[in-house]
Amino acid sequence: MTNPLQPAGRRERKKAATRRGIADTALRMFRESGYESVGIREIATEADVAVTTLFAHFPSKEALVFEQAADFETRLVAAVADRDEGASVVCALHEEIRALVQHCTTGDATGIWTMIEQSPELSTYAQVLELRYARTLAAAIQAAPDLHTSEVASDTIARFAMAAFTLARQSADPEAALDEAFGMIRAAWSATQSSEEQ
Amino acid sequence: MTNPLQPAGRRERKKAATRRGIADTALRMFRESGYESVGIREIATEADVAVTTLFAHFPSKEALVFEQAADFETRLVAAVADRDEGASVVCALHEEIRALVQHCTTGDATGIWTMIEQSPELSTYAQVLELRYARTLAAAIQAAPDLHTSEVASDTIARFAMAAFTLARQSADPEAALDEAFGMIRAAWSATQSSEEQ
DNA sequence: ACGCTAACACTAACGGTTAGTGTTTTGTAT
DNA sequence: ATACAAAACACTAACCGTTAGTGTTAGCGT
Repeated sequence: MTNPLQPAGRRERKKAATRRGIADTALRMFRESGYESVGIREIATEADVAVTTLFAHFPSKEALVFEQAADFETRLVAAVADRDEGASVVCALHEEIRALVQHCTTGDATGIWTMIEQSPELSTYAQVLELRYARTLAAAIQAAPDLHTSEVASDTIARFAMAAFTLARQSADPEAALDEAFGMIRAAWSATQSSEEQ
Repeated sequence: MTNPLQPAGRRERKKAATRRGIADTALRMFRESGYESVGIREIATEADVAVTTLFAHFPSKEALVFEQAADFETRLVAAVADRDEGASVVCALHEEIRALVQHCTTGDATGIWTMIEQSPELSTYAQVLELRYARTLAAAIQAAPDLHTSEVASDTIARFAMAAFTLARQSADPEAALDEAFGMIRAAWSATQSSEEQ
């Protein structure tokens, strides 16, 4: 009955089940009635947990919506760190972000993103995540052993890449928008590489 | 007694006075005790207004801190729209943002920005403003009569410029950081201009 | 079997924000 | 001058997300 691939302990399984129950309930209620008109207390009641339990699993109401995007950060960092030898960082990012945008603009993730864009609170939270990921990405770029990039340059490229993701996601033609933005990123990156010293 | 340069009506003068009174009181209290430990009700009491009056003048607690940066948006747009004939948008932005960074990192504005960076709430709000300004700036760039820039390109450059401002402001050597970032921006901009059609 | 710890529940509150409902002030048209 | 409409302001009470404090239960290692 229980999935044997899950962590062994009954305790952790129950914890994960509670977590999933909360997230699923919340998302369902958000879809039914809209994000803003569903209160935390209602979600907790519906999911049959205490409000404090909900906040033990999720840091905020907004985080309930972004539960699914948990691997976003990991994938970005991996794209930079594990890219093929000799492959450009920009190319690796371009491909990875193309896949991420595609994932967001097709399938059942679409509904969630329209919900996010309709709520100021969620949009703000998305922005906060964007900056957080940009910081992580910048660190990953600077940590790449085959590159010697200044802090400003890596910060800038990372922010640029995240902005490209967001712009493409919001665009009518995501593929084209992303390619155009990455054309600019490539140029900006070249400028830092050619003016390298030492 | 009253400043004759202010708007004529007694009503508007009183309104402006109330507004300034609230903002000044709030900023003083924030400086004395820290942003987070001063409550809205305390500010209202100290400024001798009702809480609802406070929120009639400012949309949120955070907005009290950013009262002084009201002309930021205007200056950015003006830098693009009113630049010398034939001058590059990037150069105009570079100069204007250099001045803005200098204003933030010297003088009495310094204390406010350290306060902002110490408070997650204020940092988030600053981010929201950054994006708002980037949007306005993008519209200004696209509206420039002597340019024909795609929506993606202007959005990207605008975001890039705002990111440069933030990065420079946070940097140990703001001037150098800004110049480095704008080197990249210039390259990105050139890429869009050279691949122009029609 | 026993104790330790983590997960969860419950109540109550805090702090920003808003709705509802007047009251006073000010500009304007009579 | 006077009356009227609108804007500014006040007050109460609440809403909503979030947290602290305090127990209670259930699983894990010994």
